[in-house]
Amino acid sequence: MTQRRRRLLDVEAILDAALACIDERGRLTMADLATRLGTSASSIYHHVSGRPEIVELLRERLVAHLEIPPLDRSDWGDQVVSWMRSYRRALAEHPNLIPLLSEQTMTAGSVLVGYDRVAGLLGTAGFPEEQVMLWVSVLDSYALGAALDLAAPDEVWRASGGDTPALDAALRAAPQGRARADAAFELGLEALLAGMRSRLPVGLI
Amino acid sequence: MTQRRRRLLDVEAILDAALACIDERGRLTMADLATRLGTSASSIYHHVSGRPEIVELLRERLVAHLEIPPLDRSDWGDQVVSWMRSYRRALAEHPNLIPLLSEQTMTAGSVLVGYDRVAGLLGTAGFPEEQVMLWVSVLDSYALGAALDLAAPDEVWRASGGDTPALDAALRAAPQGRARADAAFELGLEALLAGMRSRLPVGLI
DNA sequence: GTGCTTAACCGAATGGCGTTCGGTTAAGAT
DNA sequence: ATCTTAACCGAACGCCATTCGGTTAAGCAC
Repeated sequence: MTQRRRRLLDVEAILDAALACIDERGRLTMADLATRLGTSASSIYHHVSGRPEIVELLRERLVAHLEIPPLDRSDWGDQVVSWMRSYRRALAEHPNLIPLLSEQTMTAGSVLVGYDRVAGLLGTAGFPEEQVMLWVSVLDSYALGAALDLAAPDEVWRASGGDTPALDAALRAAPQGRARADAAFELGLEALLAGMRSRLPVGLI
Repeated sequence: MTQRRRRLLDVEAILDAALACIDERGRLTMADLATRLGTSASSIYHHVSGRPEIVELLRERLVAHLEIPPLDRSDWGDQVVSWMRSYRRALAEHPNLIPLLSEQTMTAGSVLVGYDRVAGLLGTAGFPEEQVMLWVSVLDSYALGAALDLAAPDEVWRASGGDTPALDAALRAAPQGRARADAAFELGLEALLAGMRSRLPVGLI
């Protein structure tokens, strides 16, 4: 049996296979991962410390592809919106990854860089210093909630049989599934930013 | 050994003990639950179908105590805000429960009643029929994201050592821990509602 | 080449978990 | 006094991540 010995595995290959696991089966088990890699589960531990680290590395890989606001002279709101959109777009490519990311607090420092840029944007836009972190939290909450909405099956909002007439009517009138999640995200994002702009101290752009 | 045979367990006692597990240890295991109840784990299955049902019943218990908008003549926005606040307040009493609720899609119909009331409010407030469900989704996303923010440990936003200066400054200027989460929730909720009001077709209250 | 070191790998075992199953006890009806 | 049956229990089962003791072969020194 014994194939090549050197370099059968490396971290990148493990992450690729892990993402394939998650996308196809909706979950990540070491046994499944090992099968895809053509190795045994225990071999994986020579390259990563364990399952949590794999998830954390996937988070880093995800944010690495994000459009980070360039801190140029364009409107701060537009930049925040494009950052939120790119964040959500990246999550939407792997919806099954979202629950794994949310059940584990982030430890990778590189993830914070995007938040730093947003904090900078809001500070120079004129928000009071003591509010900047609060707005960052608000944007983070909305992005995370919208991501979970994206990952949740659509039947969550199933009709309950005459018990909830207004909700049922609203469900029928709105787009279904992914289109609904997309439209809701855009609508809420616009509203949130309109609200933020209206709370900006007067005299600023 | 053999104590009383009849009625050592019932569903309410199981839920009380489960909540105690979650509040004290941050997680729910059948073995821990059984120990608290003075029984064996297998006995629990005579009263509930399994762990998922316990979590679902806890969700029902949580929403049962919620202030549901009374559909009176007061401002729709105020009613939505008070509903969002009561939702979050209920979650804040048991932050460790939040991850358990979010890792499992809701099946209890009673949970949808609150959403039905909100859908009714938004419809009569004048939002286009095809938008009502989208706004409900937006509010749900924000409430869920804010809840997860509440459950996350504060070190998530820890300083990364000079790598993120704007974020670090914002962190220092803002309140810490629970106070930050509370203030951010209120700020974002106000902004979201301001944005919603501004998108309401003109000519309406 | 021969022998040494060592990274990479594997199978088997460990421990924790939710859940199931076969049997036992005793409460309540007849 | 007997029967029925809900409630309970211990011992298993299956799935999971992780650990451990060994084995293989690549790379290097000579």
